[in-house]
Amino acid sequence: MDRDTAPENIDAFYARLSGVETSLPKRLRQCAAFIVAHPDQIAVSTVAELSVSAGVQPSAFMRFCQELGFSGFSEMQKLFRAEYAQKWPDYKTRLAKLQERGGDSASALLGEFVEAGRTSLEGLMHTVDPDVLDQAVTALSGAQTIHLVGFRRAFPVAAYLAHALEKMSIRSILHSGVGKLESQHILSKGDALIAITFAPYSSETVEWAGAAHAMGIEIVAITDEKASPLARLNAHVLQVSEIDVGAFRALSATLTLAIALAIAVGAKRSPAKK
Amino acid sequence: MDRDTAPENIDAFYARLSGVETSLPKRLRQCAAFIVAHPDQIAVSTVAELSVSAGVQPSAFMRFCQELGFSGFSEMQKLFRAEYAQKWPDYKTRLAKLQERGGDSASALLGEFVEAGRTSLEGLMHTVDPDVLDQAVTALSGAQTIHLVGFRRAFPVAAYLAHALEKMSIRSILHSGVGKLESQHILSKGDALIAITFAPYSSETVEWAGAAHAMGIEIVAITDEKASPLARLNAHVLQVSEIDVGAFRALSATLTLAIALAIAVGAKRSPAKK
DNA sequence: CCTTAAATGGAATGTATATTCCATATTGTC
DNA sequence: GACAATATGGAATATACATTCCATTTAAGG
Repeated sequence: MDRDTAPENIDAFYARLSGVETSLPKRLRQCAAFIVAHPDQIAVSTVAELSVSAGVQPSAFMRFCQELGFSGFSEMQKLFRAEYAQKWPDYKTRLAKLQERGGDSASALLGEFVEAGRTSLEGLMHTVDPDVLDQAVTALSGAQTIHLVGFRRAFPVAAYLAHALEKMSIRSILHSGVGKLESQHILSKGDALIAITFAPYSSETVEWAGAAHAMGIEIVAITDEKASPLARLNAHVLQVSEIDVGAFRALSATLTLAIALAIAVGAKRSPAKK
Repeated sequence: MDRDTAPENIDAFYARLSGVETSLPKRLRQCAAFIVAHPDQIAVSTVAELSVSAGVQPSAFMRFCQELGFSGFSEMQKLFRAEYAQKWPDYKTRLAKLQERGGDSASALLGEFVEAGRTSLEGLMHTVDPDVLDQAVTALSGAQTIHLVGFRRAFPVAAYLAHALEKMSIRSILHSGVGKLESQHILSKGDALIAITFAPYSSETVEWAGAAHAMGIEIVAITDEKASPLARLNAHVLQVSEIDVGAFRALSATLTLAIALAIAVGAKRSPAKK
């Protein structure tokens, strides 16, 4: 279309990009993909750097820029540099402004949750005992099958663990409670259980843990208090405390703990890979 | 002091700066003042540009850089570029190092994820457009029923939204894909759809969005790229970029956005409560 | 007020980086 | 399978930029 007039701002750029993307040759599409995936790099990198990262030749990158209507890379970079300078009056000041403006604007709320999340994450390093974490990883990496149990607010965490473990080809079962079809009889010796639960503790989760304990199955608990009912079952207790915003709690810290746990297990199982 | 060894990171830079600032001649102090006031400009500007803005000659700026221990401006700029780029480029290499070092890798890994999460959260304030967020909240709070669609890695987010909305008695349906029993016929006019999807985009999610768009249903997209396929469907696009650690990405930022969105909708529906 | 040292501005130089060019490879078409 | 058109890689060139140099000005000390 208008291959001779350059986009004037980032949005126009993306608009044009998605317009031509399909009709682009292989290498140029690689460039497009790279930019979409790493838009932050453009402002602070050279053509040479970007082209290695994207796996193409510098000249290909140049052709890409020109295909999009720019005179060359430099002109395109200008766009990203402007964008960059704009968004940097950094988030601290933005947060401050938001909170002044107070109000229940959605982004003020978002700001609060961001702050809460950041603080919770920091706290994670304190509440999780490194030794217990190591033990948990060891216990899990020796397991035949890892059972995942978590309901209500804890369910997303269990679901995420299921996804992560599956990606690493680690045998795991997400007990979703759908149709009440599954039961604790599925547990067998040599398995392990990850139970995620927060106060007030759902009875189902506690039951699962009880059943597992009875069979001598290793239990890893992700929970919000040291004194959770799972502590009595010789579980490896990983404690997370999320800061709440109003009546609600986010899950950032819990999910972060979960992914770290999953990957540590994956790494331990196949140190060679990855 | 050590005028011949360059600061290795931004913090060291500022430390040295405040150390020598008072003993600096007039022009060089101007440079210092400018940098403190506009740190965001350094990464994306040339010496010439900066020196005009600071009201000094390029050569003065050079002397300033050297006074601080750098070989020149370029070396100093590297620091500022790294500061920005550092966050997003590869955690892969850092992870690799961690695995070599072995040791207490589980908690070191956790540390990595905590850092990645905190940075991603900070990024959230940049990538989410406040106006779009407001529009999204408005669109959702007017809806009869909110449909939640997200698969694979996005599923936990959808599940979490379902939980949060349910808690606030907002009618919503989590389309889990269980048994392939649900279909897009359940959509009806006046509903809204929250679609969560990350590259590579699952075709199912895109189908749902397509169906919704065809019916004139409002779509809110939580996604990781501006140029996602949902952008073409008039969706309110909320962009999140999570930093990846190895082959995996955490979900801290995405979940934080989700909860903020949910609660903002809840607040808008019943301003009294909250 | 003179002398000396430090600081400054602006032009000259060198270098990193963008950009172009062309030979070669790849793809599509008859 | 041969031909044309398009795409690609890599080296050659141009340009923008950082850096240095030096003559001139300003400040400091006696």
